[in-house]
Amino acid sequence: MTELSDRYDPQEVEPHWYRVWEERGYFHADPESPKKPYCIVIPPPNVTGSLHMGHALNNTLQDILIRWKRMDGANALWMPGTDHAGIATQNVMERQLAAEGTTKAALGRDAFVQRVWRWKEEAGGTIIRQLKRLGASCDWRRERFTMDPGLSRAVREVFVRLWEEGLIYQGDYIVNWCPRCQTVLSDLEVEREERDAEFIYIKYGPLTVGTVRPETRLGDTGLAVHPKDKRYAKHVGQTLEIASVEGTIRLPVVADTAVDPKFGTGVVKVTPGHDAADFEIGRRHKLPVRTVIGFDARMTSEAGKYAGLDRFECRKRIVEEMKTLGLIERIEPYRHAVGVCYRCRTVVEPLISKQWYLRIKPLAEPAIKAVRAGKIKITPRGWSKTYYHWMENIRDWPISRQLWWGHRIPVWYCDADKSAHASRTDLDHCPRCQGPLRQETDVLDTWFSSALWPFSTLGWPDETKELRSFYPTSCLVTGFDILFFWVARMIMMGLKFMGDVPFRDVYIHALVRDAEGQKMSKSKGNVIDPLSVMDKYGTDAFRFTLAALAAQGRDIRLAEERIEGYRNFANKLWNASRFVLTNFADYDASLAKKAAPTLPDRWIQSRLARTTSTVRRALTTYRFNDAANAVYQFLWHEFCDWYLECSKLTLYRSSDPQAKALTQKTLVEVLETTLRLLHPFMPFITEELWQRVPHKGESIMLAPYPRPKRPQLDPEAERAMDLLMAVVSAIRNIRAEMRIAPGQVVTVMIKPPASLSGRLTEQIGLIAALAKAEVICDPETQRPPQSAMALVGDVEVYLPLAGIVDLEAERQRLEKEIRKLTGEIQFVDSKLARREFREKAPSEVVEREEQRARDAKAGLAKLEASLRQLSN
RNA sequence: GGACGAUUAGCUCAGCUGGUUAGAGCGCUGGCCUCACAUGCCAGAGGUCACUGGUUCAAAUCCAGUAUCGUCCACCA
Repeated sequence: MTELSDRYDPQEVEPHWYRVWEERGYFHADPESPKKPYCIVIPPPNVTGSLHMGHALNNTLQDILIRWKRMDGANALWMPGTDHAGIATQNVMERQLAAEGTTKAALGRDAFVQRVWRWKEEAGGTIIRQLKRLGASCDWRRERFTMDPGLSRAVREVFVRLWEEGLIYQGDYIVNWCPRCQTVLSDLEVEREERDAEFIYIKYGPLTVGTVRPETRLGDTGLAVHPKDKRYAKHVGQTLEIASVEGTIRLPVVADTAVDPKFGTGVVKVTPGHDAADFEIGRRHKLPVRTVIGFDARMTSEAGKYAGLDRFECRKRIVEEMKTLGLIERIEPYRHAVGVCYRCRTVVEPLISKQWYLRIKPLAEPAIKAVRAGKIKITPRGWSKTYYHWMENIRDWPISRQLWWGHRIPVWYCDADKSAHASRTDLDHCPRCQGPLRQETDVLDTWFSSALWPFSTLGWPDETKELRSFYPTSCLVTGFDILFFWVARMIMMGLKFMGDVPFRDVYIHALVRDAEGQKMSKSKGNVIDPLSVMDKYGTDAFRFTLAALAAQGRDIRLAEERIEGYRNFANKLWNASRFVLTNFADYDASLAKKAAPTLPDRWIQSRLARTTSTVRRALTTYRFNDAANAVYQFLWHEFCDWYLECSKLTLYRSSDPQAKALTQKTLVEVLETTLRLLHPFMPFITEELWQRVPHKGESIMLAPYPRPKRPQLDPEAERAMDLLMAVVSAIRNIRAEMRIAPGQVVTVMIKPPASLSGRLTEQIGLIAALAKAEVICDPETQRPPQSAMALVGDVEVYLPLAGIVDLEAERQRLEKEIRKLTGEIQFVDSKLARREFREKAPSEVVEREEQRARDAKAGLAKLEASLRQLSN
């Protein structure tokens, strides 16, 4: 066996093991295995993306689950793949082209798409490599891509079936248009951003209307007021002659309940062509539509003399002209939310355009029922409410996008007989009149193919072994930001095409923020790169940090100190193993069998069993933080702090070879079990150490996940050990307080109540060793003169100080210290009392001073207690 | 405008179905290079559980209200 260094170096261990696991095929799941299936489908990252904190958290949690289930005997499949991410990818590609001084228009559609494919081949491996670096045990042999042939076939199949059922239709409606991306966006793809604007009150003949978009004045085809608004009742039904920038115009006044009489002047200008609400009002009152802003965000010919101007340029111009014409009553500053494109943050323009829609209500109803009936369990529960709310108010899904990168809509138009045909296979002539056809140029929304992911990746529409075995999948792990985009749509599509839910559980995790609670973003420059974290602290420490912070329902603030702490934990594990291994060389199993377990042996086995059941319970309920903390606490503060220290007594000082052998056996057993318990969280270090510890099997990945063994639960041993530890701590406390040198052996007298006497007397040797003391235990003992005392429950502990501590000198020292600290407190207090100090000093100085005062006060209390101890 | 969540130690947070003395990590103080680990060991200090009322034998925990912060949803021009 090669020597272990006294520090754990992740760089030496990690790359090696991942290769071994993958080469030996441990990640591969066989659909014909008799084991119980457990399946997770990965939320497919953008094929050209790279790993960020969100991915790291998401995939760490999935890997913990999948490794746990795999060890626990399940046929575990983690289905990986990537998403073509329509707009996102196309945008990046367009930027690349711009850098080369060309455009996608210059390239043409086919060349552009080919170019994206080429780039996908080059850049597509990055995120996969990074996931491997993270330790993700995906079944890479099954890796899929939303635009690969199989998945594209599934997309067509779904589209055509929906078409055949009449659920897909085409319509002219007002849509969210991104003038930068040149495509329609769904409501979900529009984000709100607070912007400062001007609220402009414009005179409309006898009326006044407030607006933030004066340029849409040109598209006005009416005015509206609330039907019950008495102020304007006389105008309803009239057509007003209004002087405006392009001369006199005529606008009818209608009454509509959508108008809020309390807002602004209570009069609304109706611009059906450029506002979703106005579009509805216009429909109700049969007002004509005037489109004055085009798809390029420039004013159209309908805008008269403003034609060709950018919409914001036009806004400025029109306000200027209105001012000179005296049409503006007043202008107020106004802060409001504008809709922006979620990809490029350009202000979205509501426009009328022809798009494809999916009738969603018939799909949504079963999806609501499935969650209500408990067929899908959403964790944390609070999210199901959000889910219901959205699903119950869902609107038809606009599924077409004016992009080139994506699944081209499988609809063909015949210009000869004006028919349209959806088809699973490409068509070249009209099935009705044999005339020539042209295919729809739009592609499908990216989320259309993602919605099929849980079954398309398993081979649908073919009836595959994979589908039979793994559908419905077990758990979906994702962030809440794509609950509507993705999760809800998978549920709808799964129920529709598989007749069953796509997954039994949905676990929704938090968002990773920076240490200040800010969302990480490139523009803020507060992004922590997961890869550099892994380089610096190791993958295991990083994964453990994420798990330990992943409390339900709360965002994660990732601070570097936290990762450092768990790096130390990995090091602790490494060194504990080093200790166990170096003391195991002369182990003799036959001797161990003859020995009776000591109190520490029984105690640590009992604690291990308890920890095991805590971890299992926590994992079952997706309480990753509880699971992580339980092992952390056990390994560091029970196994290392106490059992290892106890074991040294037997290992180094016992003359009983049987006792020594048993201790060796317990050390190895507990360590080996803990490694297995930890493996899903820290896969690399646990494999490395496990291989060096006596074990059964070829890899810890395939070893069984620990189960709590009932006979090992030993409440009696836990109680006895708790008492022992409390007594030892009490003695150490006195030693520290009385400044007794660490090496100095002292005498300690313990006076237990009769009921505990036997229990303590048995462990005198251990207490003595752990507290560096000679111990006398006697229920009849009396407190000696000049001794310090501590109370542990009913147990009294005395430590005679004569001959160990110079009482008089100590008393003087204490009194001097007390005087000094009192002065310090007064100094800080007076300083803080002065307001200018608080106001002028930097906050960290104030904090430090306050800390000093607190420390001084605490120190004072302690010293006074010590002084009292001396004067008994 | 709706809905949800948060408020616990100096900081970041656990605390599940109410039940001994409210926990952790970091930070802080004091002492230790004790033959696994100074990425460590031992000891210690530090909390009116946001506020107000209620339910209960018992409330950080349940209920109502208030305040502050945050998130999501929504066509207030």
